[in-house]
Amino acid sequence: MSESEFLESYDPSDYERPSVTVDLVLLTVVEGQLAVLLQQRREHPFKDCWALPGGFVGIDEDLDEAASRVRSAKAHLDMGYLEQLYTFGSLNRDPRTRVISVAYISLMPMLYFSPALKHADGLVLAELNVPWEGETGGPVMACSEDGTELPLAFDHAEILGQAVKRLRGKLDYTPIGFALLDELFTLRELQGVHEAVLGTRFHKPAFRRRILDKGWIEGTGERETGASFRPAELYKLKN
Amino acid sequence: MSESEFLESYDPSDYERPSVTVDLVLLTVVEGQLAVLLQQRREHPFKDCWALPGGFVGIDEDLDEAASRVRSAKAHLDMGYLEQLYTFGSLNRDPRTRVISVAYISLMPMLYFSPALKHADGLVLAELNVPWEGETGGPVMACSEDGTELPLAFDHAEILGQAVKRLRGKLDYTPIGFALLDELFTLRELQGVHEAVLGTRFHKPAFRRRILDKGWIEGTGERETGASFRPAELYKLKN
DNA sequence: CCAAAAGTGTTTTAGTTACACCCATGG
DNA sequence: CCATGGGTGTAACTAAAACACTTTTGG
Repeated sequence: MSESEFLESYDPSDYERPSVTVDLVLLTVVEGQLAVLLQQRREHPFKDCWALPGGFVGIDEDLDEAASRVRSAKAHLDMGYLEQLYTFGSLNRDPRTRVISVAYISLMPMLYFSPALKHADGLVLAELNVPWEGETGGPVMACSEDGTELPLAFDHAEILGQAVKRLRGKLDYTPIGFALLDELFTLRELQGVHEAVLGTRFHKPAFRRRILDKGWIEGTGERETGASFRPAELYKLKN
Repeated sequence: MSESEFLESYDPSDYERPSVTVDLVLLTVVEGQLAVLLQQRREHPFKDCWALPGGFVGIDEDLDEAASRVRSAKAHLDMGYLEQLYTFGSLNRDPRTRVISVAYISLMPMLYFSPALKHADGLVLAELNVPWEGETGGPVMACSEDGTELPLAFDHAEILGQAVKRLRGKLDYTPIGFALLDELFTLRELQGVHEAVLGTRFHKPAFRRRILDKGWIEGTGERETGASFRPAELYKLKN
């Protein structure tokens, strides 16, 4: 019996199959720093550690749907950018059983997080510390408001690291960064997002022109309010 | 019962689970063109169509192992670069049952393909036609030697498109292209690989210097043989 | 010597960075 | 009118592209 005949006659119910889950890396920028939504575990394994929100993939929903559903159910968030990151399938990533997890990145402005944090069943928006180390970044560290490190469950530190790496890589050749801003934003806010994601500082005039030359954004003529200095123009993404 | 308690008490055997497979995009460059290894299907669905080599992920092997095993078993290839591409999980991508497929890219020089094509149980090295259209590429088309289009099974045209897109995107900021060459190569051969992958033509002196400035390769002092003109120096990847 | 492709030096261009400066607002 | 950050013009630098050219081999 050839391999292809085997595949045809294969009855999936005969074989033990791995479970498939989605894990979400929900990122935003708060006070000039990258932050990620984490949930504290109440049970073993990794009791009291912090985990990315996740859930099983239903037999009747595709992967993107599952990610979106889990985002609503676990994090009470219905909006924002969503993109598949990578699939993690090491044998012992979950000590209970074989679990293959499709990780997703979700980006949104801080504004959207308010309802999620009100429900707050063990949810926390943790500051992310990722040393620069040439764009790939070193080991990630998630910290609570008081600066203490939050221990991460499973292989979620690795997932987080890959997420930051992906975000950094795409930031200046795709418009992905705008998903972290409100619809209207100033150039200073945009620069702040880039600096938070990349962990670097930019020269203001250079950044300004580099961004404008890409042709992604346009000025609205409106100005920000409430500043005690010259108000900046509000920009928006074209189209 | 909270969502997290549910997750804890979840017995995976209670629920219907999707099958998980790996699909391989085995790419090489032959006569200045990208080519992919395809296998003709003998059974329904998509009988007589051409498919990427693939297979189920065992409960006791991680994803990379599964990809490597399938590459050996289906394509008789034990060497070459291997990288996870993307996970495809649409509901009806396989009409028989719910299948989530983790796609992998594998790159190797044409040389390695000889044993695979000797076994030749329905295996074919198909030329790939991907219009340029600004680096993302348009719809892919796989062609046999005589130029006729090969119909692709399942969502494999989409997978192939994503593979080419990934390869194009990484080609000039990572050393991924060298996986398509023998250990020793001339700058002309390297240029040929870049032109085949990107579907463009380069100016020879510009390409030469751009590559050398990256510092990835070094000359060996050796020269190619058998040319009826000035033999080019053989280079190799550093480290 | 000729054809063919390897390989080099010089100029042009474009894109990014750095520096200096002016502008608009609240207090 | 002063402090603060928004915004603009110009020059310097660097990396890529284009062009013209010399070199080395087989026949």
